[in-house]
This record gives sequence, structure tokens and C-alpha cells, in this order.
Amino acid sequence: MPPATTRSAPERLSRPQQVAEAIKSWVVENGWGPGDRLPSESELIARFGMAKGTIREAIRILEAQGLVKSRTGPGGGVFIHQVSEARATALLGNYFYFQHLTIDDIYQIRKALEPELAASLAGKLTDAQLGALEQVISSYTEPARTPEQEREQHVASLRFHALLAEMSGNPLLRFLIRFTANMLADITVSRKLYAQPNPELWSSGLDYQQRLVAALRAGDGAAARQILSQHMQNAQRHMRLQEIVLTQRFLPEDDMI
Amino acid sequence: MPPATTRSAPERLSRPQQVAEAIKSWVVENGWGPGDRLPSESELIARFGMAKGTIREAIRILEAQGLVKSRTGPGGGVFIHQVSEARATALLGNYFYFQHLTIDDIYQIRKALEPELAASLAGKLTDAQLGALEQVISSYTEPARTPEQEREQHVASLRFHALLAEMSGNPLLRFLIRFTANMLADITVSRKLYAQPNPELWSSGLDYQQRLVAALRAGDGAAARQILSQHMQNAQRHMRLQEIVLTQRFLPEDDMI
DNA sequence: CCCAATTTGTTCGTATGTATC
DNA sequence: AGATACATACGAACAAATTGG
Repeated sequence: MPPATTRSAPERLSRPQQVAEAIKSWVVENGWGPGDRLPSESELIARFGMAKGTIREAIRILEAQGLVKSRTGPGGGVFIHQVSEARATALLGNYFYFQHLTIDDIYQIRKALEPELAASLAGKLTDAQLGALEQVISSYTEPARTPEQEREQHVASLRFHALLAEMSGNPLLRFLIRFTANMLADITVSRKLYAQPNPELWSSGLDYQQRLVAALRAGDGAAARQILSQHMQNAQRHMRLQEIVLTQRFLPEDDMI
Repeated sequence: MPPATTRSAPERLSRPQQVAEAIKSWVVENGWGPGDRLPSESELIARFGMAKGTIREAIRILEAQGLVKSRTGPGGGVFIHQVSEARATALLGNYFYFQHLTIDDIYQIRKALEPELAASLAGKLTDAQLGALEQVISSYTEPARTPEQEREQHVASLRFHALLAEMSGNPLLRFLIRFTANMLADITVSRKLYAQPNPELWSSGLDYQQRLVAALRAGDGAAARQILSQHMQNAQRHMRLQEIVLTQRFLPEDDMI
């Protein structure tokens, strides 16, 4: 199931890793897919001539990558499993954990992708889909007055973006939109942004979402693109300000040079 | 080291998975980073009160995610490791293995990101960087005459894109550009595209790269954006044609209805 | 409700491999 | 070369979970 990617470093693999790779190519060769059961532990032990522990570690590797799931009991075993979006998000998130992304890094991507998404959806959504978008919007028609509410509205706004992404027929675009939104949420949470209510962002956000749905319904891709583009610009500016405010407030106390 | 992502399903985790998660948060809490050594197996066994096999499986999980590497011998042990780009690419590739991406899906992203990359680099590259780009270009000044050469030139062209991505200060953009290029290469290879030489694409590709470097040197972001945008459009059209040709040629024989 | 069968999950003791000093 | 410290691998036994009778 893993496309045999170009291997640059011929690093020596441990036995379980070798077994894991062997199982992968075995699965691909035989054309097995999600739901199919791998041979049982004991069969694998016989097949590979290795100890139980080794085989189990190999299975654990595949499991960590999200490629298989195992169940105990009769009818149990190790089953091939589609990698879930959540798993993929977590694994990719690990990579960026070490890359110290900035808010601006993420917005550079969002500014490119979100407008593209909007444009590609214009005129292609059903009434039901447009209605679902409107319903999410209607869930926050009042400005937030507490940090709690502010946070909830932020989450709701992310839900709007996630829902929009869901409607794309492009799995890659879908994933990236949701991933960037998640990363942004993680960062803002970990840096405790969105601390104070911000009525201005709320009203402009509400406004753009309503105009966006209208443009999507009208099938006006150019307008949809521009609306989202402007909003991204706006949101980025706001986030940057929040970041600065926060930095000025907290940084000097423990991080003064 | 893993950002404690929002957990939706409270799925029961196996013991090794619990241990792996515990070690992760332990590492984060203590602020350990790449290069730091985890406690030895025996210490972990004592710390978690579990058998060797369980601990080993936990380590294997972390290793599969690219978060640690282990070495034997004195001074050996389990060490925290930055997730490599290659590992992240492979793991994310597993996700899309099940999502049957099309050429157009990938190009929708490339068309959005590559021009953005070019624009963001305009006027910000050193002479050395611009020179490196020109050197890659000069490595294929002759049109390909065999499928071999065609393939090599395609790879070289991808190297140009990879090099360009490398120069971005945005790790996310860098990764995505390279990832999409890789996915495209995997797909074209697995579908055996790029079978015949295509002098027309070669010359237009060469031309756009030269014009791009010129625009980057001149600091003209708008021009750089447009050049790459046009090329992406061009390349996509070409790939689509190749795909159709291939389909017409091979599909009927084994896949006729 | 319990029992038996099946399959993964966990433990322990021991031995081997590997790199450092 | 030999001792040491560490991960790696093996094998046998036992535990837990699930299914069906």
C-alpha cells in the first residue's frame, strides 16, 4: 500500500522494519485493500521465520502509520485500514512541530488555497450544501462578549472553512485546507491568542461569509475568490496584531534580555 | 513533541500506544528536544512498570512516526529526532494512497502554490542562489531523444522546482511544493506517463525557467507569478494529453468492457 | 450464563549483536 | 583484545478480549 518511494539513504533497517516493509509490498503485490485481513501472527511467524516479538513490533509500525488495525478474539486479526485524515494530520503535525511555523507562514498558504477552493466551488454546490453553510453562519449571529464565546466563535468559523473544504472533490485540497486551519488553531491555542473578544473581526467575518455564500450560489467564481482573498488578508492582519499585543504584554516578563 | 491534537474518538489504546503517548507528553513537559536521550529500556521498564516487549513496541511506534531513533552499544539508547522531510512525505503519501488523486487534483494545488512561491522569492535571492538555479537549467539544454532522456529531464525539471522551494523561508510552503511534485512523479511513474519524448514541452519548459530566473533577479514578483502560472497551466494540459494518449493506447486491451 | 475456541496482548528469562572504552 | 553498556532478538508461558455454542 505504500508507493515504494525513492530511497536515498540505504540506512540499515531493523528486523521489524524490514518485516513491516515486506508486509507492505506483499499487500501491494496481492492487491489487498482496506478491510482485508493479514495472515495471523502465528502464520506470519512461520512465513518470516521470526520470533513473535519481532512480528508484533512490525505490526506496531504499520499500526502507527495508520495502515492497519488489529482486533483480538475469533474473527480478529490484523486488518488493512485506510489511513484516516486525523492520523495523517497528526503525523504531518509531528513534522512541523520541529519547524517552528509562524502565523504568516500558514497564512501564506491559506491565502493561496482558500480563494482557489472558493473559486472551484462556485456554481457547483447544491441547494442543500449552500443551506448547510448558511446554517453554520447562523450559529453565531451575536458578537462574543467573553473570551469563552470568542473562542467558540473562532471554532465555529473554522467549522465553516472545514465544511467548505469538505465540498471540494479534490482530496488533496480538502486535506490541506483543513490541515492549515488545524495548525493555525494549535498555534493560537498554544500561544493563548484570541484572548480578548474582538467585535470588529467578528462582524467582518460574518459579512464575508454571507457574501461568499451568495457568490457561490450565483456561480461567480471570480467574486468568491476575491471575497475569500480579502478575508484572509484581513484575518492575517488581525492575527498578527493579536500576536504583537500578546508579545508586548507577556514576553518582557520572562524573556527580557 | 506531538502537539496534543484534539481527540474526537476516545478509542481504547493498546498498552504500547499508551506508553508511546506517555513518553511523548513526558518529552514535551520536560522540554527535551532533538539529540536528547530517552531513559534506557530498563529504566523505562521500571518507570512504567511494564515488560520489555511492551516498552519496545512503544519505542517502535515512536520510531515509525519518525520521532526517535535508537542506537545500540554503549552511549547508545533512544534519541529524540526531528521528523525528516522524507519521513513526513512517506507518511502523508500513505494517506493519499487510498484517496486516488488525479493529475488535475495535484495541479490545482501546484497552480496555486508555485506562483505564490515565485512571487514571494522575487528580489530576495542572492546571486549565488540565482546562479544555482541557472546551473540546474543548463544541465538540460538539449532536447531529449529517448524515453530515458525524457525521464531524466523530467527529474531535472523537478529538481529545479525543489531547489526553488528550498529557497523559501516558509517551511510549510517548502514542504507542500516538494510533496506535490513528488506525488506527481509517483503517479506519472506508476502510470508510465512521459513515455515518449516531447520536444515541445521541453522547449517551453526551458524557456519559462529562464524567464523566471530573470524575473526573480529583477525583483518583479508579479511577472514571476505569471510566468509560473502559465507554465503550470501548460504542463497540466500536457500531462492531461499524455494521460489520454496512454489511456487510448493501453486501456482497451486489458480493460475493455 | 457460562464455556470453549481463537486470536491478539503481555510477561519473563535468556541469549545475541553492536559499539565504546 | 577484553570488558561494559546498551539495544535486539528469541521462546515459552500466561493473560485478555471476542465470538459462538
